[in-house]
Amino acid sequence: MALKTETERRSWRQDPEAVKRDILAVALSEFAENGLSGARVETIASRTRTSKRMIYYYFTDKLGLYTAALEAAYMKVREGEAALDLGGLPPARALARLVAFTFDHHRRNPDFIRMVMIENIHNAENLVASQVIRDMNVAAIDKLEDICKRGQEDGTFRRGLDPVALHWQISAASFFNVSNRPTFNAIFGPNLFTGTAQADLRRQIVESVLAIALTPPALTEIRAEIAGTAASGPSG
Amino acid sequence: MALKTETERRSWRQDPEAVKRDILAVALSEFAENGLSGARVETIASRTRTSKRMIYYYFTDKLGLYTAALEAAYMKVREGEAALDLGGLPPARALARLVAFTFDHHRRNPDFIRMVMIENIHNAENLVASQVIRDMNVAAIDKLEDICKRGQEDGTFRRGLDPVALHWQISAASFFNVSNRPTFNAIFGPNLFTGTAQADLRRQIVESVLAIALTPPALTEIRAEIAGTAASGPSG
DNA sequence: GCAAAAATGTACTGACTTGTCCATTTCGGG
DNA sequence: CCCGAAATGGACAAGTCAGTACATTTTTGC
Repeated sequence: MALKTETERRSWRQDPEAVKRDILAVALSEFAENGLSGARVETIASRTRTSKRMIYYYFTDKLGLYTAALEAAYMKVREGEAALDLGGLPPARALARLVAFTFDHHRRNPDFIRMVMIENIHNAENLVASQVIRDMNVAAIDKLEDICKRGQEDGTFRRGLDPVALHWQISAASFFNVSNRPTFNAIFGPNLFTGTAQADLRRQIVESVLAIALTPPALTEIRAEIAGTAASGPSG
Repeated sequence: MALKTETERRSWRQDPEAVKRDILAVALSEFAENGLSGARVETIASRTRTSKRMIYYYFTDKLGLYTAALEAAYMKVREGEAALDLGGLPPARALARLVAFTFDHHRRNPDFIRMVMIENIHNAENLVASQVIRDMNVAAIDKLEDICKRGQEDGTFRRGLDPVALHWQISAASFFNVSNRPTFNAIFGPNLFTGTAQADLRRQIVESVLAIALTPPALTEIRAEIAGTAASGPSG
């Protein structure tokens, strides 16, 4: 923190991409924490290595910055999903794995969840405007469609199953688990959010999804399978 | 809109309770629509029959008004729940009915859902401060606890069932269905939110909850029962 | 019916917030 | 190495918004 001459203080190295990234990362965290109207451009600027001037230079206005942050959040999360490979697994196994993964993935990305919550408060107006995000999301359901198709072909899945409705159910539990944790916690206490309780919830949602996707015999079979593979005993 | 004398314009009849109710109703709708920081005291005032002055007179400040609106939202919704009577039904039936009711009830109360979403964005800070709300919610789980107890006594429900975890699952689907409709709709289209698709989703969530609560034989039995009672045929 | 208290309306203020203006520095092409 | 364009900083302007001061009217207790 030594004193600098006027010239030194005002000299810098240009790096547009790094500046944009810096702004975006701070904006994402700030919008996720405080919402669109709650976030302050001034505060975002102060947390970056650059100035408010640059936010307007690169992102036009507050809404432009918000939209960019929203897209960034979606991209980051979809990247993480792409890492999941279910190719080799039989349908029922693949579905179980997908559900468990989604549950964990949502927990790992609270900022993304909060951005989606905020976007829902705003009736998804900014999301609708972003073709990028719509495309990404439709792609996200591909894995599930493939599983459903394979499951119906080999007879383990029920007929007339709607992949989107299934995705809705998986998302509901995984999303709610993060989004409504504060109120749920305030009302019922923290018991449901400890490590073991979260593992129990994950089992519960996996089972409930399998129950609606599988035919009764296939369900019975995979329940036995899973009990067999379980850690150390059949009781629990 | 005839002109009035100064005296006429400035004369009124006092009615504190009506004024409070009026303010609260407008505040609820405005906060639900725009969030805590998004809502404008000025706008709320203009939509009431009274003035901004009265808001501060009765509710101290913006946060006081918000908290009061939040409590009002909870009270209204809990009243509606109290109307549901499950006393006469066997456990599995009662649970199915409770799930279906919750699903519908949430759909009927979007303002409440939005207030809870907003409260979650704010980490439930204002909800924590309200003992009123905490009490109401704990009471809301009584019905479910009773069902679980009866179901375990007559052997149709599994052992080691956690009523809170069950409530979590029911809430997740019912809540998400309203809270995330805007983004879900933007990404996957409106198909899931038409009348018949919503009925299908309700069936799906009822079934998934029963699947985690009931023992396998009890589940098989009630599935047959429900198919039997269904509208006009076993196909569908 | 009168004085004190409760309830209400209007106009205003002070602080905060977004967005812009002007000046300066760095960078890339000829 | 020089000039135009891109990038950056700092200060400031214009508007917005929560909250208040002051005045007036209604109600209530005696």
